[in-house]
Amino acid sequence: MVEKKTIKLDDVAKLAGVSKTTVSRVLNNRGYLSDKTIKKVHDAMDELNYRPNVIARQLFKQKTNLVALVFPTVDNPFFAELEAELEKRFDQLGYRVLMGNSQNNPAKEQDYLKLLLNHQVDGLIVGSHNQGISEYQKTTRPIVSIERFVGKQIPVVSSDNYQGGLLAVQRLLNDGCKHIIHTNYPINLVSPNELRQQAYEDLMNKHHRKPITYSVSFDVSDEEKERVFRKMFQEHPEVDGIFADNDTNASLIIRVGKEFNRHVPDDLKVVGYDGANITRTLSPELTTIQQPIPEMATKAVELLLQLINGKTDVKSVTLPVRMINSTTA
Amino acid sequence: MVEKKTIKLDDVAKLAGVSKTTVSRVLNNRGYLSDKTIKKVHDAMDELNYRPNVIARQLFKQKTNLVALVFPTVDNPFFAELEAELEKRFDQLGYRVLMGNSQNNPAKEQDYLKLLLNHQVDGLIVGSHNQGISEYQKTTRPIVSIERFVGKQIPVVSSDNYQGGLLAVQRLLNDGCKHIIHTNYPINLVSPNELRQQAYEDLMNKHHRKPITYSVSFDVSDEEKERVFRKMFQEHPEVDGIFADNDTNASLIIRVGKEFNRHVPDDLKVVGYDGANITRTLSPELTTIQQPIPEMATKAVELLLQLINGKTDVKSVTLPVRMINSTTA
DNA sequence: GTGAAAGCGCTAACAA
DNA sequence: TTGTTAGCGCTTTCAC
Repeated sequence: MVEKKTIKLDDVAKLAGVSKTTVSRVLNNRGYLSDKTIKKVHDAMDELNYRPNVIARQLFKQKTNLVALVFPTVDNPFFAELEAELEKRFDQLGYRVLMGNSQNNPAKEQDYLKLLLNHQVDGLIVGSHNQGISEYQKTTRPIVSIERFVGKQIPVVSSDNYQGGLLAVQRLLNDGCKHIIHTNYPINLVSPNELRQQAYEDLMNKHHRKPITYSVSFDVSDEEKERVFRKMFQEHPEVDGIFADNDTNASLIIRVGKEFNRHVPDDLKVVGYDGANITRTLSPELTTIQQPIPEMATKAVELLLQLINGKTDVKSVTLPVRMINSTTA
Repeated sequence: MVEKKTIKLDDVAKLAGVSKTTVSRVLNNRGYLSDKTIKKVHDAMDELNYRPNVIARQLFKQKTNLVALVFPTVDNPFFAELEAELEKRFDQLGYRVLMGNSQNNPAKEQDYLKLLLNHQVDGLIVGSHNQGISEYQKTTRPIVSIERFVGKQIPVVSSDNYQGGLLAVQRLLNDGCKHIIHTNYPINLVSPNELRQQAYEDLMNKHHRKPITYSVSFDVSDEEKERVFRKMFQEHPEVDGIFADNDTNASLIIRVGKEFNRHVPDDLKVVGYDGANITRTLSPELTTIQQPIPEMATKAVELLLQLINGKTDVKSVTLPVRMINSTTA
């Protein structure tokens, strides 16, 4: 293979008959330059088809204009929409975005954290669900978390999970449901998920009903999830309302319900959670709680940029959710 | 704000009482080193909480171990699954992945191409749908395209679109459909989409039926798409079978069909295209043509790595599709 | 208006 | 087994 020599700034300088400094100035529109010089330099650049080496610039500036998004996977309507919205905003601000699919694997999450510490990215947005990663405590570099408690000093952008839980359960109660079950993922200390759970339990207790919860891990196969839901219908044939922790599970529950001859919404009502666009297109019948994904993205980007720019008192924020009324409840 | 001085290799060297070279060797496990030295260096690193600066290393090596994925958006089941699969594979090979959502905007696509030319990434996977970006012709750097013809010298990984078209249309014919319509996105020269169209037309002609196609742009709102589909039902009330160019459109068509009192599959049969996992979870009833997303990802990664490693005769590949039988056709 | 020179943090010949 | 030195390609003070 023919090794093409890389054209560097110095080559341009020589061809144009000026110094490296001048070429650099032309490149960055900085300082005083005569039109004649600018033209000469541009001509030389064109002739050589010069491409500045961004890495060299990054080394000097100690800044990469890169951020990483650490989420379990992008192959999920909520995360896909969130990451797309984040990318759109970062792009406008001149930042490139690294995809960090952690698969909920702590080791992978730690790898991405290292990127940050190794100065390969300027900041991190984390929305993964692993706990106990000690590096988060040690670093003072820019990190913003979404829907997840990571460490004292790391700001969190979340939607109002307690309110979301109330809306969902209240809807089922209003619909006349007597036996409402909640599905969630295994609760751990780092997730605001527990606020939905809390809202469910508070409202159930207030209405003197016994809260029943089934946990489904986030990252197992659909088949595995369906097994859990089958068990749920078997153990609780009286169930007439379900508050699912996400829309995918709501879909699966409706499907499994059919196996038990439950027709939605006549003899089973289901409220989902997330309300991503894709889900609403593919499952328009689903009644669900919509998280304000675009606003969450906007806020997370805003906070991360504050951190990158050296601001220290960056505050966590909670954004309101809303109910999407459709036909499953 | 307290400016923390960055710890560099030299600081470690001084503390450990050795040279930079030695520290670098310890860092990279290269060359001969006495255990004692290794320990000293590690101790110094720990004490200073040293983090190597990856950018400096990249500058020296002229390699970033970064690749960019240029697709219209990640917020779509097909692209989300494809990008997730690509990321998984690249990660295992030590490559990080940049998300390049082009929104089908040629300017954005060109920006990402520049990343490659500016040596910020080692390679590019493109699956966006813009044509006429001349840079593709000029560069000899590593690019692999997915489901898209980009330039003579750029290898393409695609699924068998002609076969997919045949399967879909044949299914509708077998189901007894007499008036089959195909929806696609506006055909341009760079898309293998036209092969599906071709299969549809060939099969229709063979059965002496008139092919009718409605085009829906990829990146307009669901509302806009539904408008087109309404028009379709109005202009062709006789339609009894639809071969949609993707599952989302299939979903929308089924929904719009309901407005016209068409019940699927009794008086309207619909076959979708893509068969991504999310879609199958959220719309399990959909009969569709499944693209082999994981295999496409595997192949694309394989080809890109060959290019990155200097191989020149990298060949395009076509992978088989299969039918997912469900209840909409 | 322009240039010389130092240096961003790391690696790898080449020496010792 | 370890150290010296010269870059990787760019930017920026400081001098003219």
